[in-house]
Amino acid sequence: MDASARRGKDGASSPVPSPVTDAPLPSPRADDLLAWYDRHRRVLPWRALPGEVPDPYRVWLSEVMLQQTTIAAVKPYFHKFLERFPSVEALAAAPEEAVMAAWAGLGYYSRARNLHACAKAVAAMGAFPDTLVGLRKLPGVGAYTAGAIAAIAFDRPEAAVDGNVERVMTRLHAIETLMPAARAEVRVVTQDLVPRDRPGDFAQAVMDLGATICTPKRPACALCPWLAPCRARAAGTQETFPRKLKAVKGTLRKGAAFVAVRAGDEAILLRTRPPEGLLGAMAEPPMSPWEPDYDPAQALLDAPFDARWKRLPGLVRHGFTHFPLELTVFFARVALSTSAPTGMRFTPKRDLDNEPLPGVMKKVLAHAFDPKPEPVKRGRPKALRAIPDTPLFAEPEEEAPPPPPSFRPVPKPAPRVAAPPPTDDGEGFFGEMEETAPPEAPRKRGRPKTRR
DNA sequence: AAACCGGGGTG
DNA sequence: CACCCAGGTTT
Repeated sequence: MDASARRGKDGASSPVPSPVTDAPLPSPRADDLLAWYDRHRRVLPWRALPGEVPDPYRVWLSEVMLQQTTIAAVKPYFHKFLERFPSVEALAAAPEEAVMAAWAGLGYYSRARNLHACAKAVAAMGAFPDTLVGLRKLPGVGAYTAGAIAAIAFDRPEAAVDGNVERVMTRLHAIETLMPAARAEVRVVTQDLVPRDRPGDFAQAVMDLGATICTPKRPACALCPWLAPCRARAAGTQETFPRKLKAVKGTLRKGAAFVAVRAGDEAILLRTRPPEGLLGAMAEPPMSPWEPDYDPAQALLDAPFDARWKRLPGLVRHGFTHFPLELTVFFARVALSTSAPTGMRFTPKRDLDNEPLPGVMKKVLAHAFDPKPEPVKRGRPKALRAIPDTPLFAEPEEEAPPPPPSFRPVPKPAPRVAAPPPTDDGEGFFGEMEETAPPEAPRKRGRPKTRR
């Protein structure tokens, strides 16, 4: 539909314009990608060589298999299928057991049944449908696969948007919209780039780019044919796209933490966690147990001793791999003569960096000295179950924005603050960590992973 | 809208 | 070894 020469738009997607991303960039051109593809295309068993006519059966078969795994895993199965079922008619005529047997080991066995059903439908029709709409009706063929077959096998100017394409396009246009909501936007920008003359090559080129250059981690931007027009790259944020809510799973647990500071030497009351289990043997301020229905109003029952505990505004949130946590922080200044309860100790502030404090506990201490009230929730309440207002973004890994000018309990060099980009709701980001000085991000020499 | 499927890759 | 990945179907 649309010509390939169009303004790369990023319109309403960046709520906070950055001076960096606003720099004028050239528009991406399909031709640049295609020229790269002509030189660097991967040779794949189901891919037609230049000049060859693509075989819809092979295209469909490979796309269905690739829905679930990597090229390396698919190759032997693809060959096995071609050998046993050389055509869609042969596949349709085969007994179900034979199809399942050939598929065994690939996983997602309902797909094998859909595959077989699809083959029967196609055989009954006499041929594969050659339009997006026709293809979409086949069992096991969703929006992506229909677009891929239409473009690759039938030269229709359709966009095939899979995970690779989403990554490439959200980076290219610096699309801030969170996945999966950004899909519609990605479809539009992709469709706008599809060239009339080589839609199939374009679809495969974007996939190759996503698999070999524009990889999830450490993309090889220097080698990218779309380096110049890439808005994310221009801002140095390429690894943070596509933006997505990190699904926090598990049931929300709550608790209360007690930060006692001794007047005079400013020492903080700490204890050591049990040697086994979560955060085993790590240090923490005394706190309540963490429970789904913990009531902060009753928290003082869990305090280490009587004091003038003050409940601080806001919460400290932390996401463990298996559950999210919300801690209410209580703060008290106590007399210098106060002695630590059994099993606990007062650690002077300057010695805090000798304490094995996990990230979540550092958040608690930071919060105690610099409480941040809960941000008022507004905008679209994108409610996720347990911890609805905790949008965590995939770790940006680049330059650290200036740390908040707050008092830091544990001074240590070079605080790395991973600041998520602003969302449309003014959702905050709490837990300014600080002194996380653990091993710097592992700089592994990585070769791009070859997925799809 | 979200759970599910199930093997592979990653840290 | 726990976690994430990614399409399509199902609930």
